[in-house]
Amino acid sequence: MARYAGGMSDGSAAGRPYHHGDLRRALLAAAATAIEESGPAALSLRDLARRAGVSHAAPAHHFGDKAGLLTAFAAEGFEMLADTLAGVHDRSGGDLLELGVGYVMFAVRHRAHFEVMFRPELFHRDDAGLTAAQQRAYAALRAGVAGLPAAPVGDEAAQAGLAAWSIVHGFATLWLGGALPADQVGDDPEAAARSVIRLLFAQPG
Amino acid sequence: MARYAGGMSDGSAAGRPYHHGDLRRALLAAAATAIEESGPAALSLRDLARRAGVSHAAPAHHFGDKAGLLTAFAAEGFEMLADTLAGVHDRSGGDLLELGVGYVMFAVRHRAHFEVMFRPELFHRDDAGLTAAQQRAYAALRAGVAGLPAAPVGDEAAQAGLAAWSIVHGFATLWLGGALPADQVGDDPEAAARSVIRLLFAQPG
DNA sequence: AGGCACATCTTGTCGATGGCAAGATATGCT
DNA sequence: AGCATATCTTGCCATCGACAAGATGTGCCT
Repeated sequence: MARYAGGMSDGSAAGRPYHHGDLRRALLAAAATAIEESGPAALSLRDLARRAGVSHAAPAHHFGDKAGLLTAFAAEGFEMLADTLAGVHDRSGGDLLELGVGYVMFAVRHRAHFEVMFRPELFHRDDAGLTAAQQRAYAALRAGVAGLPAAPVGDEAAQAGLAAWSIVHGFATLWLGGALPADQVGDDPEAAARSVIRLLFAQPG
Repeated sequence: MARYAGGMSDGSAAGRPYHHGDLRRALLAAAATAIEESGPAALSLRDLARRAGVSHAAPAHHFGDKAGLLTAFAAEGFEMLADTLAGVHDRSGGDLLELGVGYVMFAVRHRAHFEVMFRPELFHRDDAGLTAAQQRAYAALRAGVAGLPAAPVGDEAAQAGLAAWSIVHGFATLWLGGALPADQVGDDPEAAARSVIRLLFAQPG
């Protein structure tokens, strides 16, 4: 639905037809850029509207309010995370270490999404599309833990999963926040993440 | 300096003298409450001023701007974290597991501070008081890693420290965000944190 | 082809916010 | 006693989020 039907394709504000054509997608893309620049707290609907070349009230039609836009943005992030983790799972044969590295790299490459996804005060927690996307992502995480070589069972498995999630989430968060001292981690997040995560899995049983 | 000198002590706005007496402290305390209620993004200087019973422009005198207030708030948080970790270190004889649990419990008990401390886009990263407090807290963390039973050296020690920091920071962040499924972790953050962190230290050498 | 229901977008407005400027009031030092 | 200064207030402006009302395009139905 809502395909772009205008004849002018240069994208300038002046030549744009009355209907944008894909405003919803354009606003989400603009949100990613804006959040990468200044963080989610500084996000402004009017700024997104300006970036998309529409009036200040246009976003409200698609998302209701600011929290609604961030709800869609977070849902998009969880979908992307689920896809990323599923891809890693397939390519690596279910290696949990690679899944963890994939989690960290998702956070680094899609910083804006990651920073919104785990800040529930910014969006509508009970949105149906959001919770569905969250379930997909969490299922992908659990699938990784289920494939552990040591194959822990019951509570052990649950706690191993929590530990794995915690270490990759913590590393990603600290990296994004610039909290990690540069002289200890260098500038390659993938290598740094891999050597840190490996420590969790270097255990006896 | 700036001691409270008024004769009326009921604290009501009407009976309050022209000078508040300890407005800086009162605003930081109000910030903690407000952030606990709605998160740092929704923080409003005018709301803090109302909570403290002063005019809307009073906060600017003490903190310059909103980021200045959050800078002081983050610095206060790092001081508190340093004190907390130092206390745990003394009481537990340098047990790294207990230090990790202390880190998580600090985040849970001082949620507002913790949520600001690792969001550098909210404050002035290069403030002298802030960086000094950060150094104190990071030193307390390193002191814990230095006391590891396995006593790793060089890069090993640095990576063990990063892994420990990552797992406790990640667990704390996920807990605060409500991301952890309730049926897996229960409602006691200390017990849940301890059993998760233990997995990192249950390694051969 | 004509026309109508609807989705999409615009303009205008309101209350709230952050930041600045100028003035009022208390404090402390000499 | 008096003055410099710290502290706080009032007033103002640009911006923001949200809402209401109107304009414009799309697609379906006859």
